Amino acid sequence: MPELPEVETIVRGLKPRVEGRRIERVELRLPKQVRGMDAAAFCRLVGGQVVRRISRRGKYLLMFLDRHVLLGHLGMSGQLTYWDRTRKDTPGFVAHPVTGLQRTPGQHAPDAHTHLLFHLEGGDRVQYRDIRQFGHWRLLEPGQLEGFKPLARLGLEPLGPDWRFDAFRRAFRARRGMVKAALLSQSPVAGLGNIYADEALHLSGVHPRSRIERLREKDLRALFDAIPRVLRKGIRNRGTTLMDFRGAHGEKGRNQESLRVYGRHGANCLACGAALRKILVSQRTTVFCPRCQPKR
DNA sequence: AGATTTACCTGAGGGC
DNA sequence: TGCCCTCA
DNA sequence: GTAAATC
Repeated sequence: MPELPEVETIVRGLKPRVEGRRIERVELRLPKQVRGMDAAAFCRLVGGQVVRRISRRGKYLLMFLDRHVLLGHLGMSGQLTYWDRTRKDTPGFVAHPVTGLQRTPGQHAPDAHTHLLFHLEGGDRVQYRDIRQFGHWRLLEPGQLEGFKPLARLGLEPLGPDWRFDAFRRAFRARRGMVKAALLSQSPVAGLGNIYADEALHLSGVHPRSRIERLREKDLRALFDAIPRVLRKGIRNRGTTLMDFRGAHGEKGRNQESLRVYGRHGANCLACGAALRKILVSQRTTVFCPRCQPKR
């Protein structure tokens, strides 16, 4: 699941190879992965433009082209990788005892799940592969960026300059209901998904089902501190690869090796030793420590 | 307004 | 080997 | 992972 750290990992990996390069041709094999515009128009408009800058907002990836902004969202299983024509493809798949059958790390030729290809000048490519097809791409005029709803409704950027406690508290107090639901909604805070939400809640000692209106000031403070910490650790570890996530060069992340709670239900809490519990919150599997995270 | 449910897809893994 | 189920 | 429909 590409969340903020995974998208950031891809952005950093693509940056040195793609910024300043011209997209010669766009090959869209699964037209529905482009939204808000006719597939043919998308390909025609993107073709010929130079990628000036690549960045990220929440879980969205942004490519600033000469005349447009290309917006990508990787959904649950999207992979955006660089294919270098001078490198050999790594062949085949490998079985992993925990996460099952995985593609070998490294670059691969397009396959049945490769739905969008940006052919660069010189023969290299940026390839979008998405097994579950939940990701999507869209092309905006620079002026449309501000008014674009899904982007405009995103909350605070946890690693950005406006990450200050007063702003965080205001955004959070504007909502009620379960704290984890709020985190997943992207609206007080942008970029957290099921993994990093659970991680941040555990690090801050907040129960995922706590109602926001009942949280104490110190709980909010702890959450405010924990969110950037778990995200930065994810980035430092180049993302969390449970199944599908790959970096810009096909490499796996290693954050899955140091998760505090996600995927560890039944195992012992690393902080207190109690057995971690699994519950359902907002229709998402949620793991927490009943000792460290008292319900408010 | 928030919550709950459903839909959008493919594949891994377990049980039988 | 395959079918059905759950889960991501 | 998100959006739309429904309570």
